[in-house]
Amino acid sequence: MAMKALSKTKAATIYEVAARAGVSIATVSRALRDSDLVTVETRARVREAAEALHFMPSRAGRSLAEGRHAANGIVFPDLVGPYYAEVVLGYEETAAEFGGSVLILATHGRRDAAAAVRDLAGRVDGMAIMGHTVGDDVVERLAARGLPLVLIARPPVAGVDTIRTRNERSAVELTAHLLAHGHRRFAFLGDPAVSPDVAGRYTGLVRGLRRAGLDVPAAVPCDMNLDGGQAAAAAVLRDRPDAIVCANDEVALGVHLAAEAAGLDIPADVAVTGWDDVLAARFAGLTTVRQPMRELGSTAARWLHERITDPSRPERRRILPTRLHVRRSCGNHPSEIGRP
Amino acid sequence: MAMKALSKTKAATIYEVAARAGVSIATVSRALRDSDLVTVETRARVREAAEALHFMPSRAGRSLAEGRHAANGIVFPDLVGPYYAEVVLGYEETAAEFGGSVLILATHGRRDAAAAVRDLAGRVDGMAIMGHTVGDDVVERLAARGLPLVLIARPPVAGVDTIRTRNERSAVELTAHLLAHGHRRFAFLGDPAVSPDVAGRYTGLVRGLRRAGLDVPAAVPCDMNLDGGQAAAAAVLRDRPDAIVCANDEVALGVHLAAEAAGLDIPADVAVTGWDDVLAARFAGLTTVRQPMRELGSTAARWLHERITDPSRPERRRILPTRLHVRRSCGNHPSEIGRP
DNA sequence: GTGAAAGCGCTAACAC
DNA sequence: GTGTTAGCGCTTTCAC
Repeated sequence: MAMKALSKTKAATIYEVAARAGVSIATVSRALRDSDLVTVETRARVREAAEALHFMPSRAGRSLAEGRHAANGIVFPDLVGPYYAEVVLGYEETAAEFGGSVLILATHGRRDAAAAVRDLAGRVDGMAIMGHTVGDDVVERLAARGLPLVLIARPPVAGVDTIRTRNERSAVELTAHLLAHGHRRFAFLGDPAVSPDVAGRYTGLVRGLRRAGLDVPAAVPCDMNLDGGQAAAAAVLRDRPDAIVCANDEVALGVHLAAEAAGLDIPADVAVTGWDDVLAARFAGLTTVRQPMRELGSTAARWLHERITDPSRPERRRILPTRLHVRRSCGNHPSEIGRP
Repeated sequence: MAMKALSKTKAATIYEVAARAGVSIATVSRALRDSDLVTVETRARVREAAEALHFMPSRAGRSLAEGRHAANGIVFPDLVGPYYAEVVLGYEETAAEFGGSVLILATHGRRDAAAAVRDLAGRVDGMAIMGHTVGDDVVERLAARGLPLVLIARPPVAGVDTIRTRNERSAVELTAHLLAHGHRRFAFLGDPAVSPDVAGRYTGLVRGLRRAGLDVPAAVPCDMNLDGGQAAAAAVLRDRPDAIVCANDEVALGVHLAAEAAGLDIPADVAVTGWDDVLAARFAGLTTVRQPMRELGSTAARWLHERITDPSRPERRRILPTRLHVRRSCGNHPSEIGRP
């Protein structure tokens, strides 16, 4: 049981503070927000009363009166793996600088995601929407309602700011690198339907291969995690491709495990590449593509703030550059151990 | 600029919906929440009007009227590394099941964290507070105000629910394992002052060493990331300890890198252990302690919900078990490659 | 079954 | 400088 029997001082209102300080609620409101329309003494008296009553202004009351929430939201599919976490982190950090609270909403592929997003929309001054979470129809509705929006890692919608990282072109580059290693028979692990990012990566691979006059493999859909990669690899490895391009690092690491289990050497028997450059990629010697995830989030937060401040500003689109990190897994190089 | 010139339908209110549907606002309110006090026809008419107007109820209005926010918060130091992300994920997932939105607040070691937490407190029906974010005084104030609270990974405060993972005892176990390998001279990397978890781990090491009648090393403070570990390792390795116990995996992996750079073999020249079992630990062959992070978050969310529902329920405390994952880095074993 | 009206806690004119 | 008062958008008695 409650050991010290907390004195549950049921949330005091501005009226009680006013009464205790012997002033009006208007004065309390002013004093607590350091308006210089209030005497220093009164301010002190009010502050004291508020303190004594553990007063905490109700955000709902304020929001209603001010017509704003001082909060914004971010919608993402999930928080598994470092990718989304990093983006959210960058977002929170920057949003906090602008004095806004952050509401998060993970859709987890639920199909009632639209409803959840709508609900979220009612509590924020604006929000960022990532990747494959809700359809364009939802985005358009929100935009039509006048809610400031920023899209992250998904195809643009007319009139809405969008920020992405370079997928297709980076995948073409990656493909070129693999071709230079002499690889000719490719496989792709990941479901283009599951996220715009994956789709872009697959498209890039296809372009790179076509350009070289090579066969284009069908994408092998799989869960975007270690198990997904491992499971899908079993079948794919049977075809003995030269190189397996994976939609992200977790999948690639799953392939890594599967190959190991099958007694295959990477990269001698099969090359493997990932995407994201998670910490494990470095230790697994995985060749991968690094994208500025933190910056993605923080830019989104900044843009959103700017749009909330000035709703009439012109629409913006930006694609952030990525960087290929070549390690051991793509083919033989001089020793790369410990390379960042 | 806006291509399709979005018709910025400034957020409609319940009054406009009522007018359009030819009913009172009370009826709209009822209809939209599927009250059976409203005819099916009226309900349809209202729904139609709401649809047409892109009506989205204002959460502030609702919250004020209902006296609740239908949201709760979680406060954590940071989101870097998988640990906090996993906890937050588990939290969000479970909180969403109970129909609550989730507000996140990363304190980033800011010293105005208390103010931010206080502000957060005004927007939620309850919140979870993790580790080293704000002092007990803040927690006590919130509790006194009657705000439902759950503490995660930090020492209990009277009258407040607390959930943690086993640190000290697991560290004793880990130490025993290292002793069994024959290691005698230890080092500890991590700052006990920086988080209750780290403190517990260090205490466990100390206990294990004392019990064996061995020298107890001072903790070497370092940032809880790869760079921190790498930087601190430089000096520590010079003393040639048999084993370096690290406060988390990132630090351990940093040591890994430093050892490699110094031409030292792990575990032949020095054993290294981490904590958390991040994905990279597996690929680096790092011996570590796994804790149920997701469960930590989801339990917190559930407890919080239960406390909000029934504020008078007795205080609860729980310590979740951990599991030692023995891999290569702690000393010679039969091959452990690919072992989960 | 539906409407009128009284708040919920706060901010911001507008008085004094 | 401080008080009065009218909302902000919604839910919820209480009448009808």
